[in-house]
Amino acid sequence: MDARQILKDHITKSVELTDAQFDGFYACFKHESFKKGQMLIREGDAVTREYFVLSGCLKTYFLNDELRMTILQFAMPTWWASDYDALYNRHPAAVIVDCVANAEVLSISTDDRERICHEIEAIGHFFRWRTNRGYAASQRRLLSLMTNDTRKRYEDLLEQYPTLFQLVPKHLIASYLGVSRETLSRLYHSSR
Amino acid sequence: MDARQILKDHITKSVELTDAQFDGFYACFKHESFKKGQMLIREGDAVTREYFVLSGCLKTYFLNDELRMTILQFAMPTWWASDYDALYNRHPAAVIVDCVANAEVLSISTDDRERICHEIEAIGHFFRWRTNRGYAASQRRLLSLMTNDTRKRYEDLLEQYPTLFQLVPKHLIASYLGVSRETLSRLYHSSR
DNA sequence: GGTCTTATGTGACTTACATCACAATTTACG
DNA sequence: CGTAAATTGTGATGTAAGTCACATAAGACC
Repeated sequence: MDARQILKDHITKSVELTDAQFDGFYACFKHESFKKGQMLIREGDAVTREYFVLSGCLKTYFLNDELRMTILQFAMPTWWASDYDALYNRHPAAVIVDCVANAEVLSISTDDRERICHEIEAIGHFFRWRTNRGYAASQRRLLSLMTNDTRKRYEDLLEQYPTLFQLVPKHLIASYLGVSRETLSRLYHSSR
Repeated sequence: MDARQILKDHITKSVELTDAQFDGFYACFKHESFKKGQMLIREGDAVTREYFVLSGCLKTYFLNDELRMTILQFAMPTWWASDYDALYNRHPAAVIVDCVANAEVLSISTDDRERICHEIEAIGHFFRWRTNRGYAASQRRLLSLMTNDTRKRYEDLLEQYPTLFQLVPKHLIASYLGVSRETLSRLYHSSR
């Protein structure tokens, strides 16, 4: 399945567009390929684009003063990624986005996004819908982090994204869950 | 300052509207008053509205199986509140929204919001802008929760929202920070 | 296919915070 | 203004998870 079709399937889940409207939308995107380990966003970068994943997997992470990694999110196919704080508030990137595996992405700039939203209201609706869902997901994750113990959060992640455990090394999953790799190892083996 | 002017000041921070456009937008809202302790959203409710705070303070919280409270957010004047997961994903409320102090709010339904966004593109832009910022704030909070220790998170909150510490009992702030009220008390007294 | 790098597992020890119980202080209400 | 309720403070104790160090296994690369 090609890039255009993947995006079309994704967007038509929530809005109806004519072919001409979709063509106009698709024309805003740049198609890019990255190798495992390559960075799409470096700390300190001006962030003007967000990325829709076609294949592979990205991770968005923060490095603290001791260079300890904390993963904010993964992005599998049909997920979006950027440093959203930097993107929306127009300041330099504080997090890093790179490839856990070779990836192909479509990227769009904020200016193009706002222009096309202005021209085609259904695209505006799509982006409100998508950001609303992202916000709700983020709130659920916050809640889970504050109310569930380590084992529960691990089990919930395993149940909700089993493929993540195949795509991604466990020490990265530990970092996403906010636990040490030793703790994740212990949870993993006591649940089998 | 009256309700209409507060909302107008709020929205014109990010978009320009004609008076007629703003009138159309303002007409979508219902003006409501609540007493301290009153609930705007109960667990299990169908959620169809979100609330813009004019005065007072709200809290959004979750009760676990042991009826332990975890506060997801506060809402002071010019902040918005709802159960966003339930609102956007159309399922019953899993969290509760009530008043920490007597409050006046403007509320708008999702249907009215989407209709007015469709009619006036600038309103669509406003809501994308607002949800984008909310999403970025939520990501920052997630990051802080996972990378900073308890003292740092407490000190950051005190610096960023000093008035919250005047408006809200400390045991509620502890619940928002995800620590026990004893731990917050200890941090509070060792930082003076 | 061998070697180097990365990932994972495990045991021992440390620690930040929760919990519990009780006391003191502050706030709210009649 | 007095009393009851709510909030906050404090000491002692327990525990889940982190850290450290080392070993083993798996994966990547030449």
